[in-house]
Amino acid sequence: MTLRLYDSLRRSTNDVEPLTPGQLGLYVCGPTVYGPVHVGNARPFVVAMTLARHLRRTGWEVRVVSNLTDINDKIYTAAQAEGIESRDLAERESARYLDDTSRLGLGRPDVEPKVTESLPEIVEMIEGLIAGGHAYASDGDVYFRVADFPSYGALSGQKIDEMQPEEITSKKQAPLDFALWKAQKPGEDAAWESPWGMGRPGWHIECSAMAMSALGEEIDIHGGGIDLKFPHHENERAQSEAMTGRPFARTWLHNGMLRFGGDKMSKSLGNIDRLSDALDREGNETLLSLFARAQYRSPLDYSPDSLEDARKSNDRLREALRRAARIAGDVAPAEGGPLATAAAEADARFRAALDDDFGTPEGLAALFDLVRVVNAATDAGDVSPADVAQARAILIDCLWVLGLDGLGATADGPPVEAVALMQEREAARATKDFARADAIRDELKVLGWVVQDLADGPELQQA
RNA sequence: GGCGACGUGGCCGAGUGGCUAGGCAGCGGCCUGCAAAGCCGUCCACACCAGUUCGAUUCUGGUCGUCGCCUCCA
Repeated sequence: MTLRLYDSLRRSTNDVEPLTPGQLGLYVCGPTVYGPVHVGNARPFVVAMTLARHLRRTGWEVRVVSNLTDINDKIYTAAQAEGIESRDLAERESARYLDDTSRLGLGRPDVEPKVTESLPEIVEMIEGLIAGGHAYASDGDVYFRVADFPSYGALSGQKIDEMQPEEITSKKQAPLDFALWKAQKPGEDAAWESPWGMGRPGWHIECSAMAMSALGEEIDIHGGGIDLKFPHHENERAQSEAMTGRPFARTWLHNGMLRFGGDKMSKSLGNIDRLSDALDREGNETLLSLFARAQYRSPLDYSPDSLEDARKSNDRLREALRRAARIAGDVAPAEGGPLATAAAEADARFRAALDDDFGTPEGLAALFDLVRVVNAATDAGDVSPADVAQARAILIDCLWVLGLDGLGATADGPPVEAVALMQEREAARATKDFARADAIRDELKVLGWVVQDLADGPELQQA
């Protein structure tokens, strides 16, 4: 099966043709670490990490690179507001970002460069652009000459003559030229040496330099939020391709925005839910389920209702896996049975869906269809444990791609006192002492357990 | 104003020129001392108006509306 992805530059879905057969490099723009990230900031991270899981599972060798922008105007501002060094604030927020995203349970990108650790590459690239005549130094700043890059605007669809300048400054030769290097300003407590004096890199050059440093001059896939398409990715593309004379990214991958209360979740609007708060409150599996339920390019409604839907649909998966585990017991999985066959077909549908522009909703639909088949078979009773075990194993394997394999985790067994109460309840039910049986249900609830009367006897579940 | 995306059933959210998305919620049934879980059945769709077509929710044009970008932004 061929991997197909929508490319924002070509505005169409295309077969992905890797630079090196069997290998894919994926660069995704990370956050500016000036404060806690919100749930919307997590979407590109989740898309990149789950896409990488799918690709690895289907035989690709993948290298994921995601940067941390730890030099930025906002960091100076935030640090001043707190009365601390900007470097300290950036380090603190970088650590917090790593902690928050790690809690999603998807692992880490292979490389996570920081701007503060990438100054040599950045300066080198700026020097190269100046040497090639694509950029010019001006009173401590360095600017990229936009007029020098004819296809500027192709990615974002902007027309040069209708665009407003990014920043008005007399140091520029043309209004649209953007900064590659900015001279240190009064009050900025962090600056680096350069051929143009003390200063810091501009916002866009850092990503080009770090991406090229980690993945080479041409990269397979460049991802990020669609709000970065202009000017950030437009400028990245311009400076990178001006530098190398080659295409920068073979596929530009843009994820849609999270909507919260009808608008894009953003710090400036104030309609945010911090990722750490959401993880505390909802748990990682609910958030990952919510992300997987929508196609990555679509805007995604983030609301109490959609979170509840995500949580309850996870409950359905968890319950099915629990029922399957109960029947499978310790029996080793075996192929060839009817459920194993159905699971293999669901897996094929799952892989095909994800190969087609990472269609996680269709992939999930395949898994839910499998759940219904497995539930129906176990209800009917004529299933072999090995067959159920195989279907369960495949289901968990697919869920792993989305970070939802934890739904199949077998919880610790109930404590002896709960088991004793359950047995006492069985005795009471046998003598039709239902008042006592119901009372025991309440006692179990206090202990944190719920009893379910299944066809082959009662079972305790954590409440 | 310019550029782009989108308007799907109670809600979320896929997809397709004619063939079941899926989840959540609702209703009926089975099972059940109760409850839970599960299974079966079922109701509710493709913003509006034209056009192309044997046939459009799916293509084209228009209208209305929503969102994103054009400024820091995942």
